[in-house]
Amino acid sequence: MLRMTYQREIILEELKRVKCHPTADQLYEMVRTRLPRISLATVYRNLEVMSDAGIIKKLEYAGKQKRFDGNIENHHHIRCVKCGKIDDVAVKTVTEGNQHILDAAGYTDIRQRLDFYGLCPECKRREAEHSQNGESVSIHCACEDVLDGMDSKKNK
Amino acid sequence: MLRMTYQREIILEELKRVKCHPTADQLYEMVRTRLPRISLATVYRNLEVMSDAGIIKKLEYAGKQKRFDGNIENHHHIRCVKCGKIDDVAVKTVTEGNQHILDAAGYTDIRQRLDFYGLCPECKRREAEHSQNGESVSIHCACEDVLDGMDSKKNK
DNA sequence: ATCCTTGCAAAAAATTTGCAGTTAG
DNA sequence: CTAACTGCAAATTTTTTGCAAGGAT
Repeated sequence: MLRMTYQREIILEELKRVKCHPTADQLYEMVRTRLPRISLATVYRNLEVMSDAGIIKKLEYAGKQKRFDGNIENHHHIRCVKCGKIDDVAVKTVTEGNQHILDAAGYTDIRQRLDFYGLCPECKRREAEHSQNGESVSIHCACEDVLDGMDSKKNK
Repeated sequence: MLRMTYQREIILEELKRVKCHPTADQLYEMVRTRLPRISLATVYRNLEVMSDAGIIKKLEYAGKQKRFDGNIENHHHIRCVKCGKIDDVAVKTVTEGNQHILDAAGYTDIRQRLDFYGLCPECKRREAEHSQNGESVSIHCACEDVLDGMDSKKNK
């Protein structure tokens, strides 16, 4: 069960305080001004458990560093391909006609990507089979015939 | 200018050969069966230059590891939240009405995210200012008043 | 010839983990 | 009490880089 520790509280406060989407280490620096003895690992751990719990959102598309969002309402983002900045976007439904909203935000050279998330048939089946625990599933790819056994790292 | 080396050719061939979206190290293993002496660094470098050149696509939303796509036609993806598998999706325009396409693919518990990419006003301005070279821009965030000077790593 | 590219090894960057001590419920 | 949590340090994982040698145009 999730405890509300002082560290967790401050991390959450700091994340919700800003309108941007900080990385774990930016958040660490922000939190550190209030909790000088906190460790980066604690920030990572808390961001993880809080996003698992649905209290915050993990933005996993940043490439190298994940970014985190204290705003869990359904909303979209625009990211600068050059500097990596992520802004919120007031688009509700997606059509080509929403272009002007992005233009208004001053962004140019706009491309978009729609991604879906879900549980694939294989994982659903496996979940049903051993429904007891939350054991993690190894990457199971449609091309596993090609990739099978050639993963350089063991499945944990 | 982009040279077509043997390594580059094989990497491209292997990436285009599979319908899935391998990580750099999966691709490394695939390529290694044909070029046993190739190095992982070469794979990384080639994936980078080729996606910069628009020959392939980088899927940056995977969280830890980037995935690469040999199919550069405009298309969307669905990713299993559990195993990380990424499949292609035959959705052209986005509406809530497309749900049945995803249902048909066997995915459940479907969520979606739309992300935009573009050049933010600040980067555009800076590009105009020193338009000579492709110098990289440091992260410039709307909340820079908050984050300023507290980035634990120097801007390269 | 030039300069892009390679393999190797080492470094850097990002994240996770083991552990012993601490704390919220 | 005790299971969840913390700080610290070390380990992993993922990606990048320096460099001398090689190769494409």
